[in-house]
Amino acid sequence: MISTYYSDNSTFFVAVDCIIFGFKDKDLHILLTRRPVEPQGGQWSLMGGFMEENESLDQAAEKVLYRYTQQKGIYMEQVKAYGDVNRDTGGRVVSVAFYALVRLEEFDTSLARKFDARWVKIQQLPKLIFDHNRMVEDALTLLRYKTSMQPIIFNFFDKKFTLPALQDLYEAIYQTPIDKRNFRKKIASMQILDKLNIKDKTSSKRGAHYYAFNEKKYQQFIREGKRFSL
Amino acid sequence: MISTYYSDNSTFFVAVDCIIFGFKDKDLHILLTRRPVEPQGGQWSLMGGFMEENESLDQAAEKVLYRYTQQKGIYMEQVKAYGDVNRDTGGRVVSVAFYALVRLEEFDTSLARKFDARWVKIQQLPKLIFDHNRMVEDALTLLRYKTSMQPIIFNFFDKKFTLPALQDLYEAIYQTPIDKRNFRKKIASMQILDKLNIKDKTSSKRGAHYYAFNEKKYQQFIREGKRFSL
DNA sequence: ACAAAAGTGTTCACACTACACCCATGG
DNA sequence: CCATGGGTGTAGTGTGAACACTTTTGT
Repeated sequence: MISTYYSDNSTFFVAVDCIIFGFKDKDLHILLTRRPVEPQGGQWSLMGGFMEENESLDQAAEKVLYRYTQQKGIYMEQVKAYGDVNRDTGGRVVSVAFYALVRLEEFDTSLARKFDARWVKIQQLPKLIFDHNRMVEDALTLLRYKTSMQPIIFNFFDKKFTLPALQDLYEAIYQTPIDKRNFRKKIASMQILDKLNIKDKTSSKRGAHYYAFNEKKYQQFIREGKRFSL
Repeated sequence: MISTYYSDNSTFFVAVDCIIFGFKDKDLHILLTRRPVEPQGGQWSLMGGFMEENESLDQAAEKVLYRYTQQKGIYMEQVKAYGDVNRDTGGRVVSVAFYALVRLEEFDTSLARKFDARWVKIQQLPKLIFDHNRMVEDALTLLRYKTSMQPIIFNFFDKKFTLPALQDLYEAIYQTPIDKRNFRKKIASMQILDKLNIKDKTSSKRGAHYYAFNEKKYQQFIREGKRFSL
């Protein structure tokens, strides 16, 4: 039996906005689109959508992510909720931001045309609608924290990656150069990667070894009371 | 002019739930209440309330905090939004959790009676309604992170505090003993506190010096590129 | 043979940890 | 005078930062 306590209260639109991060050309990128509807149609915007009756916030975010990337099993995390009264000039909307890490190697560029979307370097972000710039800032802060404490960075790659690429990615995320030897020493000390017997020859003549994250080794690492840190 | 794009979508109740932290008797406490309405009336619950048309999420949280503590200027921070379809058995409600740090020394105990509220030690949390236990866990994780990185812990006190009390508070938050000399060395090295000329004699015959957080010294500390860390 | 990126160790400074005794005071 | 909590320093260890040369190979 439902009390009237609930129905006396106001209701609101609830949206999700996704900060979709991808890594290419040695730079961190975000997927943006030209907003297709009024108000502020044509302005740069994050990928978003409204939550529906039968879905959770997480499911709404997954729906949006799948629509714009066609990738399943994307790493995703909530940033926070934004609820200023006038944040959305088109109506009273509470929006919950999520950031996601996608594998850009397998991104279908025809999707970009379909949704008028574009991968933009984080150093070159345009003015976005509403409070989306703030959302990106908050997502970046959280991404930096998380990638330094947990092995989520491998979600940017499709299973295998080279150490130079991994270092480039960290440098792109933190926007600061990292010493190559110290970086590799730290990685090696954790013993959570497998060195593969194949090389990536696309970026050098010598070729860089591919590595892969080993979940079992990582679990063992955690069991020993150690903590991921980069 | 409002597009139909918005009004085609569903709307939801939006609530805020507050994890109100306080420090007394060398332990971290949370303010809980017996839920006054169905469903699950009489069960332990966080302090919450619904967001209204004319207020932001933050304002809704401030409203709830003021209602139950009568304190202004409480330190408050959003934890995250909770939006599972069946998280609230009484209806479809998206709830945004906030944690707050209140000064328990000046807490009016008559408020507790008025709202059937009680300060409960975090080690002795009962089963709470809905997903409130999860909210508390998330809030604690965030509180631990924040107090280690930013000087927000002083919000537990009314301006002045003793070092033994500050250490007890850290030990309560992290649930682990801390070495007295190392703790004091770290505090002293930052030079962001003022040592006052008065002592707290309530917990020892010798008395412990009161200290106060000095915002200007802290700003200077930050300007020098240093970072708070405990 | 050379250009271009991959790969590899050591030293130093500083921060964190562990640890034990004297001090001040009220009763 | 003694019990109780407040207050103080040092030595050792581990972690992060700085730093330069050799290797591989396609052209």
